Amino acid sequence: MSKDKAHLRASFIELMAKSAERKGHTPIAGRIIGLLLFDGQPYSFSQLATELGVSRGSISSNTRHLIQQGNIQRVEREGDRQDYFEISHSALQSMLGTLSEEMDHTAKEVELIVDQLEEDGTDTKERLRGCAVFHRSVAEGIAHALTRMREFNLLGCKKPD
Amino acid sequence: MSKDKAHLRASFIELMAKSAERKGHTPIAGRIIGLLLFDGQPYSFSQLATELGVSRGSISSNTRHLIQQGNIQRVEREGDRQDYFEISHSALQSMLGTLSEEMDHTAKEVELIVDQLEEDGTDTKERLRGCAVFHRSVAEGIAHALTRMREFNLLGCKKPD
DNA sequence: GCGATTGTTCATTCAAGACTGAACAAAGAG
DNA sequence: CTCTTTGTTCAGTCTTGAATGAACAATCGC
Repeated sequence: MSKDKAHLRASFIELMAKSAERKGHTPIAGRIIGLLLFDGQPYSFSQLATELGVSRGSISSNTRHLIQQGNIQRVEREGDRQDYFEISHSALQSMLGTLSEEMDHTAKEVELIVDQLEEDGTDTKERLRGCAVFHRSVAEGIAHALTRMREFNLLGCKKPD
Repeated sequence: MSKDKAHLRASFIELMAKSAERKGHTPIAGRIIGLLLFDGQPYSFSQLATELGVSRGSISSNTRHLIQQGNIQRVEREGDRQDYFEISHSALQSMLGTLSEEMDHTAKEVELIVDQLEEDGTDTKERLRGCAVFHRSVAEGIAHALTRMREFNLLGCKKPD
């Protein structure tokens, strides 16, 4: 790898780290995504630890989390009992999915409160209902865009997962 | 205010605090939004501090931040030199706007890296380009939905700001 | 069996940043 | 002018949770 490319790779990985942090994830999770996305090849558990210079404990918890929300996936290699990880085909979409779920969750909580509020002449209930509707709309909007994206990928893309 | 409503109000304020935290804002910023949104009336600088039980320093920095991104706005009261704040009509939309800007920012940074990458036989550049396009699409999608919302509000709503 | 390797768990450490509160400037009120 | 009120600033404190690393169970090779 050229020195230039190595530098760009480091930049990209750090960018993903910061982006992840802003979305409420850990920097290490972002770096794992960045590394796998940039290189486009599977990395073993230990390789991730050494390559990123972090503890195996961190790799363990972060990969578990990333797998759980579909950002990366485990791949097996014959004659090797190590775990290998690769970027999921729908890694970026999965991040959006998490966002949608969060909005949906907030919507549900607000709706719960709205249901318990009794009409008392004030327009509190109306305002909060607007708040709930807003969150639900955004959640559904993202979910909708997401399915559209997936359909597009299935039709136009080469990898069928 | 009924005891029940007071309890629901506290729940809602705490919900907004947590929601704000997940979005990378401070809990206090969320509580200010929650309080103003629930009660639907302006609060003075000092009232905010005492009502939420936080320091005036926190109110100062948080209100500045919230005004800057259009979540709340200053209102004046004749014969009172205190600052009053009320929830902005487009508070919720503003939050989405921030999200869109963040995605746009990330898109720009990825594009910058992509531009510096030279073709070298690998498909790194292609993958990163996909990453950039994704972020840009989401940013534009949100921005688009936002303008649609604003138009709808202008047409169908009572408050013209 | 034994040692090496792999991944998980959890108590501890550490750092980022939220929050405080004292000091401050500005602007009435008296 | 002096005292009060109002909002800002910033150095210091405190809290949260990310990261570590030692201990552990499981599995492999020998």
